[in-house]
Amino acid sequence: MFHDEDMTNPMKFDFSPIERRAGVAMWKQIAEVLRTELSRAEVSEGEKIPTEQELAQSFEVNRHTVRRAISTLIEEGFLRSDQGRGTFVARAPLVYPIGPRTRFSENLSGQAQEVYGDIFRTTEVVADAYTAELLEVDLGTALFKCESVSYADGTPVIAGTRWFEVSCFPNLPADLRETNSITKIMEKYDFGDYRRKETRITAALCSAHNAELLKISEGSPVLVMESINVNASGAPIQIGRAYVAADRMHLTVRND
Amino acid sequence: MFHDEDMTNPMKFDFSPIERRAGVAMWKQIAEVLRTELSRAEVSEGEKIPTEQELAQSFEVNRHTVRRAISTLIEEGFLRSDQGRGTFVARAPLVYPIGPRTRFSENLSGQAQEVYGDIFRTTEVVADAYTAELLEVDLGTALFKCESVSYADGTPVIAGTRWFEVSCFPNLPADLRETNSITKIMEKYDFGDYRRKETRITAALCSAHNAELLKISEGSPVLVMESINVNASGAPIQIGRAYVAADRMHLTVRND
DNA sequence: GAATGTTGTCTAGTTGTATAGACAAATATT
DNA sequence: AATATTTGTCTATACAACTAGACAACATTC
Repeated sequence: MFHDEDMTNPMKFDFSPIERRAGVAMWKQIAEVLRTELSRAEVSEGEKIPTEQELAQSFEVNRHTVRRAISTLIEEGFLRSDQGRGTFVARAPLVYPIGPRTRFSENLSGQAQEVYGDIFRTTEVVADAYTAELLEVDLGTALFKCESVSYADGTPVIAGTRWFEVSCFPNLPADLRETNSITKIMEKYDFGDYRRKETRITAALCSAHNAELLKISEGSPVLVMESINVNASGAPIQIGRAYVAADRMHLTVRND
Repeated sequence: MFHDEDMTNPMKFDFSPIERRAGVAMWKQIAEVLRTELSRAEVSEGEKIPTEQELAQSFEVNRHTVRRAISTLIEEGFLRSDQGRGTFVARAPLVYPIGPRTRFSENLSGQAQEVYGDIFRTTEVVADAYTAELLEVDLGTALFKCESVSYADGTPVIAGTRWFEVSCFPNLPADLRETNSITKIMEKYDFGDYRRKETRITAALCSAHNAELLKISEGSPVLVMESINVNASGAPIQIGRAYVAADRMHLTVRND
């Protein structure tokens, strides 16, 4: 079917150089450069990108290599191509504010029509060195580990894991089946005034496991957010680690 | 020479699976997994990691492939190996707080002995679509573009670019030669009360250019920080984009 | 309608990555 | 002192990535 595409003024890309024998396939580096360009604020949905032949010349590679790069961006929802017409931008990234507010849907208000999280697995584990330190509990303490994927308009953007002390939330699995809402559960256990104490951010290459959850290529860049939520008196009650598909969603820190 | 290393209790790694034909060389994926494990809070300098043969069995690859991975981590300063003895952790990552404070050295106080930035190039450019939008100036407005690398204890951690309006800082190049201090220059031009309005964060794979500046492998994950600094009345006076070597330095947002 | 531009698909050759084995050299353990 | 463990280096082979060319199919331009 037809799209309202800008056929007259294809965008110009500012290409970072790519490097052979760097341990990253040429097609993947090219995909990354294109992804970065596509994530810039002034790129609009529907815009036409340079042709496969033009990109091949720009990157000094074979057209087949460019096609391989483009096909991964199509799979990830960034691009759309039509035989005989060209290749077009399919989407722009979301912007997620980092701060004390903890609700995913609230933080993305105005940017996506439908936002929800799917807590697909809750298991009981014991605190290891990592979780014990952040929750300030003893090694071996019983914890609930909740794994989830968060979606914006049907597209996965965050693969996350949260840990809760069993003693603070004894009926968490049943509560989750009932409400699927962390906020409601916090209120039920009188933690309604909980808040985010700190978020630590780094970057990594996406693992195969998270790639499957986020529907992106393994090895794509992801943001890693580790967060600590505390009760009114400042004691940790829940920690989390989230992997963010970096091209679908950026983070922002506003200082007002 | 001899090191005070823990020979008795080599660490256990929690390996994420690696994937063949993912567009990322096996050795690079292994390097990434090791890098991630090495960045965890409870890993200490001097700790011994599993042997090459053990790692080869764990990752189900050839020992040569593991050696290739380890050699990149040695080049980057994360590991040290001694023939006949083993391979040891060389360093832990820094933690950089994101907030209104703008001084690099102040933000890392207590974590590194010597912290400094080297502004190695200042050029005059004109505002493009990107810089015009963030600085709220017209396209074509004259700007100074300053490129720098920031070091902690001699190791590069940030490759950055800042843009300033020429009309606000007419003698910036001479001022930088004199002081090499953004803070002093802000004070000279009566912007001493400037502050950070917003920082936007995403992740990307490191380009060849930044890899050279940061002394890391091209394709390694980097954090990308875009920041806007404003004057007392809220008008943008300087913007910046920084690439952070994600394994050498993490970001944190504290909400107190 | 013809010519040109662009994406999609097929087959095939060259180069780089991963594997494999062997053995030297240094250190740790017995 | 002998043995075991571990890193470091050499040569060689199989498989994956990149390149190359050709041509079909669809759309745009003239």
